[in-house]
Amino acid sequence: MAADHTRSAILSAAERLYAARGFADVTMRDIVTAANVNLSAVNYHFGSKDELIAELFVTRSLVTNRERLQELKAAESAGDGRAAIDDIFTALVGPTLRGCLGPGKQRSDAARFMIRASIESVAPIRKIKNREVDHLRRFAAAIRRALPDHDPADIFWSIHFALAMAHQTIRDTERLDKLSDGACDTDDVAAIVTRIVGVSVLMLTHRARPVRTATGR
Amino acid sequence: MAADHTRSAILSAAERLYAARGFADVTMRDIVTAANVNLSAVNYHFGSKDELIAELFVTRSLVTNRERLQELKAAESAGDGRAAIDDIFTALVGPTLRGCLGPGKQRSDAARFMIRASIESVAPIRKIKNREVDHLRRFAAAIRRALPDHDPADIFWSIHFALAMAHQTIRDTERLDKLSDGACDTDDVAAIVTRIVGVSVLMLTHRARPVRTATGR
DNA sequence: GATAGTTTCATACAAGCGTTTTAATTGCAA
DNA sequence: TTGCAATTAAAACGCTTGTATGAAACTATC
Repeated sequence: MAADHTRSAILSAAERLYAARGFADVTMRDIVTAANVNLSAVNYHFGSKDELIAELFVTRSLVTNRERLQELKAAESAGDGRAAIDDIFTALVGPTLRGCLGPGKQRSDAARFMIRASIESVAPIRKIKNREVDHLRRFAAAIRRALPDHDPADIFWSIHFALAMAHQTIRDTERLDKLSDGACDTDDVAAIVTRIVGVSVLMLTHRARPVRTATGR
Repeated sequence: MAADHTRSAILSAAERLYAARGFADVTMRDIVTAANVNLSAVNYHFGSKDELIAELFVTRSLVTNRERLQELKAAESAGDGRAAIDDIFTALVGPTLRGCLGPGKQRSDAARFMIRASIESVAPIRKIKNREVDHLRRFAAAIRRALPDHDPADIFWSIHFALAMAHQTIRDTERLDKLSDGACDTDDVAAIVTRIVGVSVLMLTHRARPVRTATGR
């Protein structure tokens, strides 16, 4: 009864380790050591390593998607059924970014775990991941309502790129820190969200004309 | 002498497998089977698995960086020392995108391998990867020459995001294909390059004002 | 407080990994 | 051909992996 302490200890230890080091590097012995439980506990409570990963992924998917949809719905009701594009993109990339980045750089293992899962496509996850497309469709629909005359392809591309920028920023701020020598503040999450949202909106509201700026002096 | 056939067979087989399935999933036995050589050949010719990966990565890094710098220099000399921003970004993301995508979806294992390496940061690669920052600095400098009055941080962010969009597009076109139901042509590499370059230029040439478009009906 | 049902534990297992070892084979110079 | 080094081959090594086993320690119900 009260003894599912082991279960949750495994879950949180596994999530933390997977988020930090990826699926490939983390063994079951690493997990049970970190969770201070016996080796057999994983198999007893979850069946197998893959089922543990799957359970983590499913749980976190639901949480993340719920957060995003909540923000989206709030934006839509605030806009009387038609959300502002900024708010739509903020609802899309905000939750994950806020969950992963920040001064502590480690606020939520959950969000970091989801990024890992989206990268190291391991077998038990691949099957589940198709649902994400359905989830993203709702954001595409919301944007289409906000910009009815737009080419749908542009809208899909903007979602694709917004997620790309968010994920890359979560995954590797180190390169940007080094490259910019600190000029880019990768701790200011709100500014990062604003920046990514700004770019995403920009690429939708400006037609992609073949610009040719500042050719030679 | 002429017997380095084995060596190159291993190299190309390893590159192809790593590019397709990642470092974690590919074993040495997979490699030697694909290369039709004996298991010991890898250790004999390269010393260890890590050294094989490192050699692949170093070789391909040099090639990729050379391609990008060639395009950059060509753009700079065409612009009389100051390249057009479009051309700078094209030099940055073009070679990798062209190498990875295309109708065959498998044109170059080399480029795909580099994407893998940039994601699954494995031990032997991590040490070498710091050089990439120096390489990217040259593009930052080129952009600063093209836009002397710009905030350097914006320039670094634009490079960061341009690479993010390119890598994500290479890594996972499947989700976009499904989401857009084919409306986004992920085979038209030239259009993708143009699109990414366009967005990158856009975010530099438009100040990131706090846009609030289409709020409400 | 004995008993049935869970949960933990130590241990063992088979399979797969990268690497090593040792012998056989090859290619070429003398 | 003979001799010698370079290469390939076959087998086994030690180690780690995920999983399975059966006994021990709990927990709750009667």
